[in-house]
Amino acid sequence: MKTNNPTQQQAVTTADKVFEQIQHAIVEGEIPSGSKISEPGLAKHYQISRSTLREALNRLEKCHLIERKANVGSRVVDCSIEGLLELYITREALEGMACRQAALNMSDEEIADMQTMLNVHSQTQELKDGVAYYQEEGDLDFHYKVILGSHNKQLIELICGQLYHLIRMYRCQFGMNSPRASRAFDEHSRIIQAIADRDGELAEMLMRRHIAASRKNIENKIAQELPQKEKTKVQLIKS
Amino acid sequence: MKTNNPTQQQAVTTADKVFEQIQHAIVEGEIPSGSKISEPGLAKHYQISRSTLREALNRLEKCHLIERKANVGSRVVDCSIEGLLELYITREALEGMACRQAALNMSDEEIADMQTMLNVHSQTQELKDGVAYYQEEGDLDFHYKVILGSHNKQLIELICGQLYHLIRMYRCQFGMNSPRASRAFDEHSRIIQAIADRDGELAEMLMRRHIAASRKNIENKIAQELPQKEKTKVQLIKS
DNA sequence: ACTGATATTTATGAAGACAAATAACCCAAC
DNA sequence: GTTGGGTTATTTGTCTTCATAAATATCAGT
Repeated sequence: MKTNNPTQQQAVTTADKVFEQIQHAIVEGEIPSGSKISEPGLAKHYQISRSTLREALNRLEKCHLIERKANVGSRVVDCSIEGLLELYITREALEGMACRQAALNMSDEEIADMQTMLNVHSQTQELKDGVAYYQEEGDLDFHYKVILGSHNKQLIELICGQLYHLIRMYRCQFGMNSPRASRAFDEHSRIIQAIADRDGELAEMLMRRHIAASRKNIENKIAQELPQKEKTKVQLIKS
Repeated sequence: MKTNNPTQQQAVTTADKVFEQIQHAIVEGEIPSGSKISEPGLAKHYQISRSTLREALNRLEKCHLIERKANVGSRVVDCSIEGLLELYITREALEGMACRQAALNMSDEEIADMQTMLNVHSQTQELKDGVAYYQEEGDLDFHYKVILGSHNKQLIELICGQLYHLIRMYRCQFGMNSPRASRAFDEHSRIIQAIADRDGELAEMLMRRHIAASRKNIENKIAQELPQKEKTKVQLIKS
C-alpha cells in the first residue's frame, strides 16, 4: 500500500525517517491510541537521541497524531466517536470546497486522468468483487486527486498534509472498510462528471453529500449498537 | 490589542514565550515576509540556545508562518496575492461550516452573549465613526466567537490555532483595514440572527457570502491596480 | 489502616559540543 | 570576461549533558 503522499517531500533526515516509522506505527495501531509516549523509551527503541526523537514528535504533533502538554509529556490522540464525527464535518467543508476549486482549476489532462482511474477502479472492483481494495486504496486515491486538483496550496496542505493521516488512523482503529463501495463508486462517478462539466457548485454539493453520507452511515451504526451495549470502539462500525 | 487566543494555552516554557515574540514580530512585519531565518542569529537575539529556538520554530511552522527545508533552513512565508486568495477560499469553507455548526450547537447563553457584543460594537462604531476599531478587533472577535460556538475541536484548532495568525499577518502586511465595515456589520447581524433561529443552512450560506464578499473586494482592487502598474504588495488593497 | 508530608526517582526542558551538508568564495583555465 | 573546480566558512542536524519540574514512593502521625 502506498503510504506516502506527494505533498510531503521524501524524508532525508533521520528525524524524518523516524517520524514516518512512528506515524505508521500509530496509524496501524501498533502504538495504541491514547497511550502515553515515553521519550527515553522511544529514543532507545529507534536507536536515536532524545532531541532527534523530539524533532520527530513535533512533526507528529503537526498532523494531529499526538498531543503535548508542557512539562508533562506526549500522548497519542485517542480515537473517540465524537472526534471521528468532527473529522467528517471538517472533511465535508474542506473537501467540498476543494472539489469546487477542482472543477474550476483542473486541467483537461488531469480530468481525463481521473476518468481513466475511475474506469480502472471499476474493473478492479468487478474483478475482485471484494470491496477491500476499492475502499482502502481507490477511495483515498480518488479524494486525493480531487484535492490536488484544486490547485490550492492551503487546502492541499491542510487536508493531505495534516488530516490525511488522522483519517487513515481512524479507518484502521475502527476497522472501517466501508460497505458503501458500490454506492460510493456511483457518487465518485457523478462528481467527476460535474468537474468535467466545470460545474463547481454541483461538484461541491455532490462531494459534500458523498462525505456526509459516510458520516450518517457511521452515526446510524452507532445509534444501533450503542443502546444495546456500551462498548465504544473497535469493530463498532465495521459493516 | 488582544494578541492571544483562548485556544492555545498560555506559555509556560521559554520556547513558548520566544515563539510568541517571534510570532508577533512576523505578524507585525518586523521580520520581513519572505526573509531567511538565521538560527544562530535569532538565538543570540533572544538570548536562548539554538535548541530552544528550534523548538519555537517548530511551533511557527505549525501555524504556517515559516517554511522549512531540510539542510537548508527556514524562511518566513511570503505574502503573495495568490496566497491571500487561497486563504480566503479556505476560510470560506471552514468558517462557513463552523457557522453552520454554531447554529446547531451554540448554547442560548452564548448566542445572547454574541448579540450583546454586536450591540457594543455597533455603538463603538458610531462613536468613533472611524472604522479601524471595528474591523481590527471587532471583526476578528465576531468570527472568533462563531468558530468557538461550533463546539467542534477540529474546526477550532484548524482555524483559531493555525490559520488565525496567518490571517492577521496578511492583514498587517497588506494594510487591510477594510472599507467594508458598515456592510460587514449588517452581514454580521444577519448571521447572528440565523444562528439564533438555529438555521444552520442559512447561517453557513451567509457566512460564506460574507467571506466571499471580502475576497471579491480584494480581487477587484487588484484588477484595478495591477494593470496600471506592476507593484504587487503593500498598500495595494487599502481602501 | 489510612492520610499527609517529605524525599527519591523519573521525565521533560534547555544548553552546549560535534558532525555533516550546504552555501560562499577564490583562483585558475578557457 | 565568464565558467568551472576546489577550498573555506557557515549553517543545519544530531548527540550529550545539565537543570528543573512532575510523579512516585517512603515514612511518620493520627
